[in-house]
Amino acid sequence: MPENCNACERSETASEALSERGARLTDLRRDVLQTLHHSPKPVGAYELFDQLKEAGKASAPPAVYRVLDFLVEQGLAHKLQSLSAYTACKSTPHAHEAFFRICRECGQVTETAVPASLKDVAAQDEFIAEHLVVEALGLCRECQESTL
Amino acid sequence: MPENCNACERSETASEALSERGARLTDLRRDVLQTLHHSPKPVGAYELFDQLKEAGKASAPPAVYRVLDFLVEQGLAHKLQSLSAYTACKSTPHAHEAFFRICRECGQVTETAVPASLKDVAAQDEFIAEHLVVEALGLCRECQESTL
DNA sequence: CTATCTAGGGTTATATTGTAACCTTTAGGA
DNA sequence: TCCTAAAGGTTACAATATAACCCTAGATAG
Repeated sequence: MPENCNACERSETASEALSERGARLTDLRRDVLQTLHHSPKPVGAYELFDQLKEAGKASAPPAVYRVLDFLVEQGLAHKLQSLSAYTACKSTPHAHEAFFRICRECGQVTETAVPASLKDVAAQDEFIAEHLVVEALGLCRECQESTL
Repeated sequence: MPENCNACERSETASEALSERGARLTDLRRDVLQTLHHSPKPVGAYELFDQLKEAGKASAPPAVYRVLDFLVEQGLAHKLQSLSAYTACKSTPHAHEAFFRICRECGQVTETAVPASLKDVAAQDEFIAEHLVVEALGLCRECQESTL
Protein backbone atom coordinates (compact mmCIF):
# COMPACT_ATOMS: atom_id res chain seq x y z
CA MET A 1 0.00 0.00 0.00
CA PRO A 2 1.41 3.38 -0.98
CA GLU A 3 1.73 5.82 1.86
CA ASN A 4 0.33 9.02 0.48
CA CYS A 5 -2.23 7.81 -1.94
CA ASN A 6 -5.65 9.10 -2.70
CA ALA A 7 -7.30 6.28 -0.82
CA CYS A 8 -5.48 7.09 2.38
CA GLU A 9 -6.33 10.74 2.08
CA ARG A 10 -9.96 9.78 1.77
CA SER A 11 -9.72 7.93 5.03
CA GLU A 12 -8.37 11.03 6.71
CA THR A 13 -11.17 13.13 5.32
CA ALA A 14 -13.59 10.52 6.57
CA SER A 15 -11.99 10.66 9.96
CA GLU A 16 -12.60 14.36 10.29
CA ALA A 17 -16.19 14.07 9.14
CA LEU A 18 -16.82 11.33 11.66
CA SER A 19 -15.44 13.16 14.66
CA GLU A 20 -17.84 15.99 13.95
CA ARG A 21 -20.60 13.47 14.42
CA GLY A 22 -19.13 12.02 17.57
CA ALA A 23 -17.98 8.82 15.91
CA ARG A 24 -14.40 7.61 15.84
CA LEU A 25 -12.32 6.13 13.08
CA THR A 26 -10.28 3.65 15.05
CA ASP A 27 -7.24 1.76 13.75
CA LEU A 28 -9.27 -1.25 12.77
CA ARG A 29 -11.92 0.85 11.07
CA ARG A 30 -9.28 2.79 9.22
CA ASP A 31 -7.58 -0.39 8.08
CA VAL A 32 -10.82 -1.80 6.74
CA LEU A 33 -11.75 1.45 5.03
CA GLN A 34 -8.35 1.74 3.39
CA THR A 35 -8.43 -1.85 2.27
CA LEU A 36 -11.78 -1.21 0.64
CA HIS A 37 -10.47 1.93 -0.99
CA HIS A 38 -7.40 0.15 -2.31
CA SER A 39 -9.29 -2.75 -3.76
CA PRO A 40 -10.27 -2.41 -7.41
CA LYS A 41 -13.34 -4.50 -6.75
CA PRO A 42 -15.74 -5.32 -3.93
CA VAL A 43 -14.37 -7.38 -1.08
CA GLY A 44 -16.16 -10.11 0.83
CA ALA A 45 -16.28 -9.98 4.61
CA TYR A 46 -14.23 -13.14 5.00
CA GLU A 47 -11.74 -12.09 2.34
CA LEU A 48 -11.27 -8.94 4.39
CA PHE A 49 -11.03 -10.97 7.54
CA ASP A 50 -8.34 -13.22 6.10
CA GLN A 51 -6.25 -10.25 5.04
CA LEU A 52 -6.58 -8.50 8.37
CA LYS A 53 -5.82 -11.69 10.22
CA GLU A 54 -2.62 -12.26 8.26
CA ALA A 55 -1.59 -8.74 9.11
CA GLY A 56 -2.38 -9.48 12.74
CA LYS A 57 -5.07 -6.84 12.82
CA ALA A 58 -8.28 -8.76 13.30
CA SER A 59 -9.24 -11.60 15.52
CA ALA A 60 -12.49 -13.09 14.33
CA PRO A 61 -15.39 -12.51 11.93
CA PRO A 62 -17.60 -10.54 14.33
CA ALA A 63 -14.99 -7.81 14.54
CA VAL A 64 -15.00 -7.43 10.79
CA TYR A 65 -18.77 -7.43 10.54
CA ARG A 66 -19.03 -4.82 13.25
CA VAL A 67 -16.63 -2.56 11.41
CA LEU A 68 -18.42 -3.08 8.13
CA ASP A 69 -21.76 -2.30 9.72
CA PHE A 70 -20.29 0.84 11.18
CA LEU A 71 -18.82 2.01 7.88
CA VAL A 72 -22.08 1.34 6.08
CA GLU A 73 -24.08 3.20 8.73
CA GLN A 74 -21.75 6.16 8.38
CA GLY A 75 -22.06 6.12 4.63
CA LEU A 76 -18.37 5.38 4.15
CA ALA A 77 -18.98 1.98 2.59
CA HIS A 78 -21.71 0.08 0.82
CA LYS A 79 -22.80 -3.49 0.83
CA LEU A 80 -23.48 -4.92 -2.61
CA GLN A 81 -26.34 -7.30 -2.01
CA SER A 82 -25.86 -9.17 -5.27
CA LEU A 83 -22.31 -10.06 -4.34
CA SER A 84 -22.46 -10.19 -0.56
CA ALA A 85 -19.45 -7.94 -0.73
CA TYR A 86 -18.44 -4.48 0.34
CA THR A 87 -17.03 -1.45 -1.40
CA ALA A 88 -15.89 1.97 -0.22
CA CYS A 89 -18.24 4.82 -0.97
CA LYS A 90 -16.79 6.74 -3.88
CA SER A 91 -19.07 9.75 -3.83
CA THR A 92 -18.55 12.96 -1.93
CA PRO A 93 -20.34 13.75 0.22
CA HIS A 94 -20.74 10.14 1.22
CA ALA A 95 -24.14 8.78 0.29
CA HIS A 96 -26.01 5.99 1.97
CA GLU A 97 -27.58 4.95 -1.27
CA ALA A 98 -26.44 4.71 -4.83
CA PHE A 99 -26.97 2.88 -8.06
CA PHE A 100 -24.22 0.33 -8.59
CA ARG A 101 -23.27 -1.11 -11.93
CA ILE A 102 -21.22 -4.24 -11.45
CA CYS A 103 -19.21 -5.88 -14.21
CA ARG A 104 -19.34 -9.65 -13.97
CA GLU A 105 -16.04 -10.00 -15.81
CA CYS A 106 -13.67 -7.57 -14.14
CA GLY A 107 -15.69 -7.00 -11.00
CA GLN A 108 -15.40 -3.26 -11.20
CA VAL A 109 -18.24 -1.22 -9.84
CA THR A 110 -19.35 2.22 -10.88
CA GLU A 111 -21.37 4.20 -8.40
CA THR A 112 -23.91 6.75 -9.58
CA ALA A 113 -26.81 8.57 -7.99
CA VAL A 114 -30.18 6.88 -7.72
CA PRO A 115 -32.46 8.57 -10.27
CA ALA A 116 -35.13 10.75 -8.69
CA SER A 117 -37.73 8.97 -10.79
CA LEU A 118 -36.99 5.74 -8.95
CA LYS A 119 -37.44 7.42 -5.61
CA ASP A 120 -40.74 8.77 -6.88
CA VAL A 121 -41.97 5.31 -7.72
CA ALA A 122 -40.68 4.04 -4.39
CA ALA A 123 -42.79 6.63 -2.60
CA GLN A 124 -46.04 5.77 -4.36
CA ASP A 125 -49.01 4.61 -2.28
CA GLU A 126 -47.48 6.42 0.69
CA PHE A 127 -44.76 3.80 1.00
CA ILE A 128 -41.87 5.08 3.12
CA ALA A 129 -38.67 3.81 1.51
CA GLU A 130 -36.02 3.73 4.20
CA HIS A 131 -33.37 2.03 2.14
CA LEU A 132 -32.87 1.43 -1.54
CA VAL A 133 -30.93 -1.40 -3.14
CA VAL A 134 -30.24 -0.64 -6.76
CA GLU A 135 -27.74 -2.79 -8.62
CA ALA A 136 -27.15 -3.71 -12.22
CA LEU A 137 -25.11 -6.77 -13.09
CA GLY A 138 -23.61 -6.92 -16.52
CA LEU A 139 -20.63 -6.16 -18.70
CA CYS A 140 -18.68 -2.94 -18.72
CA ARG A 141 -17.51 -1.52 -22.03
CA GLU A 142 -13.92 -2.63 -21.59
CA CYS A 143 -14.92 -6.22 -20.93
CA GLN A 144 -17.23 -6.30 -23.91
CA GLU A 145 -14.23 -5.45 -26.07
CA SER A 146 -11.91 -7.96 -24.47
CA THR A 147 -14.50 -10.72 -24.74
CA LEU A 148 -14.88 -10.35 -28.50
CA MET B 1 -54.47 -24.90 0.72
CA PRO B 2 -57.72 -24.32 -1.10
CA GLU B 3 -58.19 -26.47 -4.16
CA ASN B 4 -59.37 -24.03 -6.80
CA CYS B 5 -57.70 -20.84 -5.75
CA ASN B 6 -56.14 -18.17 -7.81
CA ALA B 7 -52.65 -19.28 -6.88
CA CYS B 8 -53.21 -22.78 -8.20
CA GLU B 9 -54.67 -21.48 -11.40
CA ARG B 10 -51.56 -19.42 -11.88
CA SER B 11 -49.47 -22.54 -11.59
CA GLU B 12 -51.49 -24.17 -14.33
CA THR B 13 -51.06 -21.17 -16.57
CA ALA B 14 -47.36 -21.31 -15.85
CA SER B 15 -47.29 -24.96 -16.74
CA GLU B 16 -48.71 -24.30 -20.18
CA ALA B 17 -46.32 -21.44 -20.82
CA LEU B 18 -43.39 -23.61 -19.83
CA SER B 19 -44.21 -26.55 -22.05
CA GLU B 20 -44.23 -24.22 -25.02
CA ARG B 21 -40.63 -23.49 -24.17
CA GLY B 22 -39.71 -27.13 -23.70
CA ALA B 23 -39.50 -26.88 -19.92
CA ARG B 24 -41.55 -28.97 -17.53
CA LEU B 25 -43.41 -28.03 -14.38
CA THR B 26 -42.83 -31.16 -12.35
CA ASP B 27 -44.59 -32.05 -9.10
CA LEU B 28 -41.84 -30.60 -6.95
CA ARG B 29 -41.64 -27.44 -9.01
CA ARG B 30 -45.39 -27.04 -8.87
CA ASP B 31 -45.40 -27.52 -5.12
CA VAL B 32 -42.75 -24.87 -4.63
CA LEU B 33 -44.46 -22.45 -6.98
CA GLN B 34 -47.80 -22.89 -5.25
CA THR B 35 -46.26 -22.48 -1.84
CA LEU B 36 -44.73 -19.22 -2.99
CA HIS B 37 -48.04 -18.10 -4.43
CA HIS B 38 -49.89 -18.95 -1.25
CA SER B 39 -47.48 -17.17 1.04
CA PRO B 40 -48.35 -13.57 1.88
CA LYS B 41 -44.67 -12.76 2.16
CA PRO B 42 -41.34 -13.93 0.79
CA VAL B 43 -40.16 -17.37 1.81
CA GLY B 44 -36.61 -18.40 2.62
CA ALA B 45 -35.13 -21.45 0.95
CA TYR B 46 -34.83 -23.36 4.21
CA GLU B 47 -38.28 -22.36 5.35
CA LEU B 48 -39.51 -23.80 2.07
CA PHE B 49 -37.37 -26.85 2.56
CA ASP B 50 -38.76 -27.48 6.04
CA GLN B 51 -42.31 -27.27 4.80
CA LEU B 52 -41.70 -29.56 1.87
CA LYS B 53 -39.84 -32.02 4.04
CA GLU B 54 -42.68 -32.23 6.53
CA ALA B 55 -45.01 -32.94 3.65
CA GLY B 56 -42.62 -35.64 2.47
CA LYS B 57 -41.99 -33.80 -0.76
CA ALA B 58 -38.36 -32.77 -0.57
CA SER B 59 -35.24 -34.54 0.52
CA ALA B 60 -32.49 -32.00 1.01
CA PRO B 61 -31.58 -28.35 0.40
CA PRO B 62 -30.04 -28.82 -3.04
CA ALA B 63 -33.38 -29.99 -4.40
CA VAL B 64 -35.05 -26.83 -3.21
CA TYR B 65 -32.32 -24.57 -4.54
CA ARG B 66 -32.47 -26.27 -7.92
CA VAL B 67 -36.18 -25.70 -8.12
CA LEU B 68 -35.85 -22.09 -7.04
CA ASP B 69 -33.14 -21.48 -9.61
CA PHE B 70 -35.36 -22.99 -12.25
CA LEU B 71 -38.37 -20.87 -11.29
CA VAL B 72 -36.28 -17.72 -11.25
CA GLU B 73 -34.76 -18.54 -14.64
CA GLN B 74 -38.21 -19.04 -16.06
CA GLY B 75 -39.43 -15.76 -14.60
CA LEU B 76 -41.98 -17.50 -12.39
CA ALA B 77 -40.31 -16.43 -9.18
CA HIS B 78 -37.93 -13.78 -7.94
CA LYS B 79 -35.18 -13.76 -5.39
CA LEU B 80 -35.23 -10.77 -3.08
CA GLN B 81 -31.57 -10.09 -2.43
CA SER B 82 -32.18 -7.95 0.62
CA LEU B 83 -33.99 -10.78 2.35
CA SER B 84 -32.35 -13.86 0.85
CA ALA B 85 -35.92 -14.98 0.22
CA TYR B 86 -38.11 -15.87 -2.70
CA THR B 87 -41.47 -14.73 -3.96
CA ALA B 88 -43.71 -15.78 -6.83
CA CYS B 89 -43.77 -13.44 -9.79
CA LYS B 90 -47.02 -11.54 -9.64
CA SER B 91 -46.90 -9.86 -13.01
CA THR B 92 -48.31 -11.18 -16.25
CA PRO B 93 -46.58 -11.87 -18.46
CA HIS B 94 -43.91 -13.06 -16.07
CA ALA B 95 -41.02 -10.66 -15.84
CA HIS B 96 -37.45 -11.47 -14.95
CA GLU B 97 -36.99 -8.10 -13.34
CA ALA B 98 -39.10 -5.81 -11.25
CA PHE B 99 -38.98 -3.15 -8.61
CA PHE B 100 -39.85 -4.61 -5.23
CA ARG B 101 -41.07 -2.59 -2.29
CA ILE B 102 -40.72 -4.59 0.88
CA CYS B 103 -42.39 -3.66 4.15
CA ARG B 104 -40.15 -4.39 7.11
CA GLU B 105 -43.14 -4.71 9.42
CA CYS B 106 -45.60 -6.97 7.64
CA GLY B 107 -43.18 -8.40 5.11
CA GLN B 108 -45.51 -7.79 2.22
CA VAL B 109 -43.96 -7.06 -1.13
CA THR B 110 -45.39 -5.06 -3.97
CA GLU B 111 -43.97 -5.70 -7.40
CA THR B 112 -43.94 -2.96 -10.00
CA ALA B 113 -42.15 -2.39 -13.28
CA VAL B 114 -38.62 -1.05 -13.29
CA PRO B 115 -38.81 2.55 -14.52
CA ALA B 116 -37.40 3.04 -18.01
CA SER B 117 -35.31 5.91 -16.69
CA LEU B 118 -33.40 3.50 -14.49
CA LYS B 119 -32.69 1.24 -17.41
CA ASP B 120 -31.45 4.28 -19.30
CA VAL B 121 -28.97 5.11 -16.57
CA ALA B 122 -27.95 1.46 -16.39
CA ALA B 123 -27.09 1.54 -20.08
CA GLN B 124 -24.89 4.63 -19.91
CA ASP B 125 -21.22 4.32 -20.94
CA GLU B 126 -22.21 1.32 -23.07
CA PHE B 127 -22.69 -0.83 -19.99
CA ILE B 128 -24.74 -3.92 -20.79
CA ALA B 129 -27.05 -4.53 -17.86
CA GLU B 130 -27.95 -8.20 -17.86
CA HIS B 131 -29.77 -8.22 -14.58
CA LEU B 132 -31.26 -5.55 -12.36
CA VAL B 133 -31.80 -5.74 -8.63
CA VAL B 134 -34.13 -2.99 -7.49
CA GLU B 135 -35.53 -3.16 -4.00
CA ALA B 136 -36.88 -0.65 -1.51
CA LEU B 137 -37.08 -1.52 2.16
CA GLY B 138 -39.45 0.47 4.28
CA LEU B 139 -42.91 0.76 5.68
CA CYS B 140 -46.13 0.25 3.79
CA ARG B 141 -49.05 2.57 4.41
CA GLU B 142 -50.95 0.07 6.55
CA CYS B 143 -48.00 -0.50 8.84
CA GLN B 144 -47.38 3.21 9.26
CA GLU B 145 -50.92 3.50 10.60
CA SER B 146 -50.68 0.52 12.91
CA THR B 147 -47.36 1.70 14.30
CA LEU B 148 -48.70 5.09 15.39
C1' DC C 1 -37.73 -54.18 -28.10
C1' DT C 2 -33.47 -52.82 -26.42
C1' DA C 3 -29.81 -49.68 -25.62
C1' DT C 4 -28.71 -45.30 -24.55
C1' DC C 5 -29.29 -40.68 -23.20
C1' DT C 6 -30.85 -36.99 -20.41
C1' DA C 7 -33.47 -34.20 -17.12
C1' DG C 8 -34.73 -34.26 -12.68
C1' DG C 9 -34.09 -35.30 -8.36
C1' DG C 10 -31.71 -37.91 -4.14
C1' DT C 11 -27.77 -37.92 -1.00
C1' DT C 12 -23.67 -36.61 1.48
C1' DA C 13 -20.68 -33.50 2.75
C1' DT C 14 -19.04 -29.01 3.01
C1' DA C 15 -18.40 -24.04 1.82
C1' DT C 16 -19.80 -19.39 2.65
C1' DT C 17 -21.99 -15.76 5.01
C1' DG C 18 -23.61 -13.83 9.20
C1' DT C 19 -24.74 -13.49 14.50
C1' DA C 20 -25.64 -14.29 19.52
C1' DA C 21 -23.74 -13.89 23.78
C1' DC C 22 -20.48 -12.82 26.77
C1' DC C 23 -15.91 -11.07 28.27
C1' DT C 24 -11.92 -7.69 28.25
C1' DT C 25 -9.72 -3.48 27.22
C1' DT C 26 -9.28 1.27 26.86
C1' DA C 27 -10.01 6.14 26.14
C1' DG C 28 -12.06 10.01 28.15
C1' DG C 29 -15.03 12.42 31.27
C1' DA C 30 -16.98 13.28 36.12
C1' DT D 1 -8.84 8.34 40.39
C1' DC D 2 -12.69 5.97 39.34
C1' DC D 3 -16.32 5.08 36.30
C1' DT D 4 -18.52 4.48 32.15
C1' DA D 5 -19.41 3.49 27.50
C1' DA D 6 -17.61 2.23 23.18
C1' DA D 7 -14.77 -0.86 20.84
C1' DG D 8 -13.01 -4.99 20.14
C1' DG D 9 -11.78 -10.12 21.52
C1' DT D 10 -13.50 -14.81 21.83
C1' DT D 11 -16.35 -18.86 21.44
C1' DA D 12 -19.74 -21.04 19.53
C1' DC D 13 -23.16 -21.46 16.28
C1' DA D 14 -27.02 -20.22 12.89
C1' DA D 15 -28.42 -19.44 8.25
C1' DT D 16 -27.60 -19.57 3.48
C1' DA D 17 -25.75 -21.94 -0.47
C1' DT D 18 -23.24 -25.27 -3.35
C1' DA D 19 -20.01 -29.19 -5.00
C1' DA D 20 -19.91 -33.68 -6.38
C1' DC D 21 -21.68 -37.76 -7.17
C1' DC D 22 -25.42 -41.22 -7.84
C1' DC D 23 -29.89 -43.13 -9.31
C1' DT D 24 -34.20 -43.48 -11.73
C1' DA D 25 -37.72 -42.85 -15.14
C1' DG D 26 -39.15 -41.38 -19.39
C1' DA D 27 -37.77 -40.11 -24.14
C1' DT D 28 -35.40 -41.41 -28.26
C1' DA D 29 -32.69 -43.75 -31.65
C1' DG D 30 -31.56 -47.86 -33.74
